[in-house]
This record gives sequence, structure tokens and C-alpha cells, in this order.
Amino acid sequence: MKSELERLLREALRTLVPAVLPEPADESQVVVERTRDPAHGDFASNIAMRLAKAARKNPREVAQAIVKALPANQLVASAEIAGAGFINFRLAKDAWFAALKSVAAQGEAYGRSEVGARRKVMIEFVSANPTGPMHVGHGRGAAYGATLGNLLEATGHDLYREYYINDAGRQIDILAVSVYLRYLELCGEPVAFPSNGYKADYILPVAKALHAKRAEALKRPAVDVARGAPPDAPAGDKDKHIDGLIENSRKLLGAAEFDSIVLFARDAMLADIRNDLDEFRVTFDNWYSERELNRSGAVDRAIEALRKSGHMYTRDGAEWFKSTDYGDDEDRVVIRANGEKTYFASDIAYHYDKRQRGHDLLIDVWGADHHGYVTRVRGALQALGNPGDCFEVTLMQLVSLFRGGEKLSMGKREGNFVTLRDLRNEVGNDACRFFYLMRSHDQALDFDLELAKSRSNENPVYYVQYAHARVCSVMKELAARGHEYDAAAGAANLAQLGNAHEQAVITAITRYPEIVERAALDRTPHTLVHYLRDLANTLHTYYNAEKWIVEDSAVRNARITLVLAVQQVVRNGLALLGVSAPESM
RNA sequence: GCGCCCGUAGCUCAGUUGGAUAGAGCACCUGGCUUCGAACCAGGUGGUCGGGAGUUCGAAUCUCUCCGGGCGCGCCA
Repeated sequence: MKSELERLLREALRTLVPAVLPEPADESQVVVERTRDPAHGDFASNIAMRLAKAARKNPREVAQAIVKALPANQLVASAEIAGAGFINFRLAKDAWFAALKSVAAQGEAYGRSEVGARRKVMIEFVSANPTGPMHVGHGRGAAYGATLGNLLEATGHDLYREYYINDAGRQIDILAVSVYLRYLELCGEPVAFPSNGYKADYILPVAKALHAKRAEALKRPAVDVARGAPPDAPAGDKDKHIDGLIENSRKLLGAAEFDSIVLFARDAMLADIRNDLDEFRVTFDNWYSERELNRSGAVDRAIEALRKSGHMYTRDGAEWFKSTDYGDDEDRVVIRANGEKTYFASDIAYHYDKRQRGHDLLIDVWGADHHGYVTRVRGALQALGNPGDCFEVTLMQLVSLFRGGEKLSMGKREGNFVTLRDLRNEVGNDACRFFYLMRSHDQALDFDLELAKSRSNENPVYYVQYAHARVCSVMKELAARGHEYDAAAGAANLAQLGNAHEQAVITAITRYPEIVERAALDRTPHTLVHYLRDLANTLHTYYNAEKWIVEDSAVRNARITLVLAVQQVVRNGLALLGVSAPESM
């Protein structure tokens, strides 16, 4: 539910519409919105224009009829026509004070709602390949997904957060063989390292741990490992080199033993990722393994179900999903001519499985470079009998790193990328999350390390946090001067709040529930960030304009009530963002 | 070539289910601490909303077209 104020106003207008118009009116035409500029009124509505359009009437006459019919009451103090079809409402003070009191009454729950109607939503995000540490691009998805999750939870959705582990297929084999080759070096059996293997520093500790655990048990002659996989393979044939090494290793060790290296390497990478995310205040209800998905037979079952749907066919020895039936540019291979299943097959099964587990809405947070996959995954879900709108993807645009204005190229294999952990250590978790969330997800993000580090004091996160700390500070000062805050007296004397600054503050506070709702439903956490900045601004302005700790106890308690409400909202908002609300800075 | 994202103040960005005079931050200029923390506040300079055409009472927002930038178009994952 939106704010109480809007609900009441909407209701009042809804009863009016039939009185103004003889024809029954569509409820969607009852539009009540906040004005950007409070000078226009507390609420504004362009209902007159919409109704006039629907009924082919003169907008001005409609507006006049509405204003005339709307009785001045406890809610609305005045209504006037302004602009093209706008009606500006001035709300009665009682309405404002009721809203203000509800902040104190609800505390941490202020801003929460049930618009989600307990809909079961799964959000899957990050899902970085466990082939190395997370980089700054993953950090954006992590911050976004975690906060969107918080928002959905706060708005009454039954939320489930999941991380999909890509631990099947070629990439994880390459990780394993990279670790194994380093392990062989430690055994005194060096093998020429493939150019497209993972040769970054983080591989070595894993190899050492493996060596510590298994000693020389996995040692095989270098010549055998390298046999038929010449490192001098011609350019463009890099894959042959590493594929040969993988195949030889698997043969020499046996499939089970090679798999144990795969799992060992995977778990080491996952432990690091998990720890990184924990520190970044990003948590999941479940970590779902692609490997297990395969093992359980879920992939085969999904493919079988897809065959029965009649949207599969064979061509050139491969099996294809007819995704063009669902708006894709071309059909997609599910089972290759060599009998192996594609990554797409896993994805079909995984998303099918999510639905089978009872989630109504699947939200995936992907990098924008995967946008081409949305249609085919949705198509597969539809072919399997699901509604198309049960699947939603938020695409995160690229994060580019700059150092002193110079763009850094990043390659995971080479390991010359800046990790999320490095970034967090340099900038801090709070600033990091705030910075990631400041921009719309479909806006490319340029992250300048020098700027983020050297000027972290100018990061807007401090501006918002300062508002919170400032109220804490005033409360300390209040006690130091021998006053005690009397909440009952504050609530009883809200009528003392009347100046323009106080009105602006109250207006900002009452907008909060609407902001949270919109941010959740539109999947736009950045709007909450901007709101908090605005809210902090109104508080700082108020602080500089008026003394809060005054001799008159009625005024003093009323003002303290107001600023404590702001503090509560700041705290609630920052909590959704995963940013701390410090008592002092 | 096709698909998606973007183009708004000097810089970084909000605003885009069509609505009032297009807004912030940074930078720049002016002013405010013997008075609850100046990590703050007040005021000011700064705009062909990439160009053009269209739709209508009304377009930064919708349509078309052109220009510029990014990403993706595999029987890889």
C-alpha cells in the first residue's frame, strides 16, 4: 500500500468522479501524484485532464467541478486548479501529523508494505563462475541484487535468493587443469602452461593446498601430461593445447581423481567468493550447483519435457529448440552433434526447476552482455507450460575501471583485474555499495579508482550518514543540557511545527513508503539512493535554519519528534541499501 | 548487417507507463561557525534534453529517420 495520505486522497477522489461525470470512469484515471516542487501543493493530480479526455469534456470545467465537489475536511484543507488540468491539494495539518506519528509508532517497520501480496519471488544474482575471485563488475550485480532483494522483502514478497554455481563444463575443467599444472610444478614436473589457462596468482595457493593434502599422490610424468598437446600449437589452436592437457590429465588420473581436483579447486574458489560476499553484506538462501543439476537427471528430464512439447527437432545431427516460436532470431542447439549438452540445456533445466520449486516470479540479474539469452530462456519456459511473464531479467550494464583517467583492461585469465575485495578495502563497504547503487542499472558505470579512493570524503554516502549521525549528536547534546525528550509531549505538540522547513521535512518523510514501493516494483534501487540524498538535504537545511534544542518544551519536543522520525527513515533506507547508519563519524 | 543499452549544464548523472517554469552532485563565483558537529547551509553562473521530421491541447519521455558511443550476435560457458 502506498502512503496513507495518498490512499485517503485517492479514495476521496474516487467517490467524486461519478458525481462529476455521468459515465462510469475507469479507476486508472484517478491519478494522484506527488509534485516535485512543494510550492505547487502537497499533492497534485492531473485527473481533470484524463477525465476530460475520456469524456470529451472541457478540462477546465471538469477541474472546477471536482474542486467544487471536494469538501474541505480533515484530509484536504484546500484544492485549486493550476496548469493544464492539474489540481493542487493542500492537506490539512491533521493529516500530516497522523503520518508523522506513524513513523514513531512503526519504527523499523515504517515503509514496509504488503503490495507484494506474499508472491513467491526468486532472485538469482551474481552467479559468478567459480574460476577466480570476483571483480568489480560482479560487485555491481551483488549490490544491486542484494538491495533489490531487500526492497522486495520490505514490500511483502516471499523472497528467495539464489546463487547459481557454474561448476560443470569446460571453464571449470580449465580451472582444474590450471591448478593441476601448478601442482605438477610443485612436484618437480613442470608442464608448459597453456596460454588460455588461468595463470593468475590466486591459482598457486590452491595448488599448494592440494599438494599439502595429497602430497605426491597425483604426480604424473610431465611428458605424459603434455603428450599430443604441443604448447607450440599454431595460433588459433590454443584450445587444442588446453583440451589435450585436460584429456591427458583425466586419462592419467582417472575420471574420479580428476573430478576430485575439479571439486577441490571449485570449493576453494567458492569459499573465497562466499567470504567476499559475506563481508559485502550479500547473502543467499541457497547455492545451487549446475553439476548437481546434471547429476540429478533434472537436465535430461527437462529436455524430455521439451521434446514432448513439440518444440524440439533434429538437424545436422544436433537437437535444436525452436526458440523462433517465441520470438528468438534463430533456433538454438540443446544437444550437440557429439551428444554433449550445451550450457543452454542446463539453463533450461535450471529455470524449469526454479518454477517446479514453486516460485511464481523468477528474477535474474545478468550482465548486459548476456541479453541475447533472455528470449531463448523465456521461450523454453513457455514451451514447458509457463507464462512468459514469470521470467524477468535485469541487465546490468558494464562497469569500466579507470585509474587516473586511464581505462584498465581486464582479463580474468591474466588476473590483471581489480578484485571486488581490493575495491572494498580501498573504498569501504558503505561507499562501495552506495556508489554501485547510485546509478540506474542500465547506465554504464565508470568507476575511477583514484577518484573513489582519494576523494572518498566527498562521496554522497557520507552526506546521508551524516544526517543520521547529526541527530544522534543532537540527542547527546540534549541530554548534556539536562533535557529529557518527552515523546508524548512531542506528539501532543506537533501543531508547533509549521514553518516551511518543517513542512518540507514532513513532506519528505511521508514520501518514503511510496519511494520504497516504486523502487521495488520498478526494480530501481537507485531511486531510493536519490531520495535519501534529498531527505538528508531537507534535514541539513532545517538544522541550519532552526534551533532544535530550545527552551520552550512544547516546541523542543515537537522538533525532536520530527528529527527522530527523519533519523528513523534514514536508518530504514540505509538498511535496505546495505549501508550502515553510524551514530558518529 | 541484425538485436539490446546509452546520448540531458564544463564533468558525473536523475527525470522517460506523455503533463506545470527540465533537476541534483562535483567544479566555478559570493556569503554564513563566540549560538545543537561547517563531512553543513544560503545565493549565483551554467541547457539547441545528439540532429531532423511526425503524432496532439501538450514531447527529454511515444513513432520514424540520421549521427555518435558501448555491448552482444558459437554445435563456448
